[in-house]
Amino acid sequence: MEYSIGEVAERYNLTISQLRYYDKEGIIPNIKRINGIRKFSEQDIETLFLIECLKQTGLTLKEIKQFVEWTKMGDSTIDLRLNFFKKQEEKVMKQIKDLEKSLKMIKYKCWYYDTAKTLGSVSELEANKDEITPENIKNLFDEAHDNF
Amino acid sequence: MEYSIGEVAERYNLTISQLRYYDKEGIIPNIKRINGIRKFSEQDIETLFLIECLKQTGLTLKEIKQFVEWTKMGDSTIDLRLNFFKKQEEKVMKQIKDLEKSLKMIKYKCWYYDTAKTLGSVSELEANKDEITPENIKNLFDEAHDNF
DNA sequence: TTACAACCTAAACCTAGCTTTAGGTCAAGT
DNA sequence: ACTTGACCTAAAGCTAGGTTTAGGTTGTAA
Repeated sequence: MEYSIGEVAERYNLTISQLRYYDKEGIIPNIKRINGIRKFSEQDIETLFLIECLKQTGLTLKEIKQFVEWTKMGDSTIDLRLNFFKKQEEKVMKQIKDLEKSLKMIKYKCWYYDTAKTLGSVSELEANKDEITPENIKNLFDEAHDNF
Repeated sequence: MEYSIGEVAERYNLTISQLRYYDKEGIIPNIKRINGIRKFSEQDIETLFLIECLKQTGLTLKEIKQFVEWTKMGDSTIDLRLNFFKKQEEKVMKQIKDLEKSLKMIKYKCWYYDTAKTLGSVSELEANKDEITPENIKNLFDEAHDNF
């Protein structure tokens, strides 16, 4: 199957100009055209999916393009590509850990403002925070601050 | 204790200009000054820590500033602040799930290029990918594509 | 008391990743 | 035949989150 730029944008929650931009930047290789009009193949869509994954993990379009270039260059770059993903694997695992830490801080703050709400004021809570705060909530706070 | 901008930057891996920028944008409230020179308190550093958490979860400085403004406004904004963190909690849980999906894709690619390396070429792998690919690796690929 | 590092401001500059604008092509339905 | 909607390009414009630059002040150690 072939898809128009509008269909792809709609289906995958991208804008048309974003897709054109990616194409212009050389990130989606060799999109077929008929009379100048782009026809996206299943393969192009799989590439787009990978781009979205990599973007989500914080890679820039430039870095993603580098990978795409390596793919075009053939088997001599297999090692570079393997390395690219190995490094990215590390980075993403760290990102998840960091997000989990931030999540603890956020959960602590949820408890904090929930309690302040019940008590009617922040100062009321601050006044005897130490006695009021349950152990598990204290732990959230402390674990969020690890290595800071 | 009080800290100079240089000490804070060094200790928390920020640049001096970043800190001045945050200050200018009103994100770190009421930093004390002596002869025009900033003196960061423990409280300021706790605020910085929270800013870093929130930035990491994708909030813009503008949104973070909004929260800081609410804090300055006192108890009438407790509800807004509680809501802010509740929403952010949801978002971060989604982010972690998404990253875990991307991680599956990356792990799949690690396997892919590792195998291509062993076989000596990508086409060799592609030729009989279905027989070669172990079940657990297929699952990585499929789970990464969920809802796409 | 002078030199030097660390601080200060304002304003210009920068990059990524788009979006918007202006002007044009093309295919389908009426 | 003509209008409409989906496509096209090139180029200018925009925003966030800083950095850099230029010129000036402060504090401390020799």
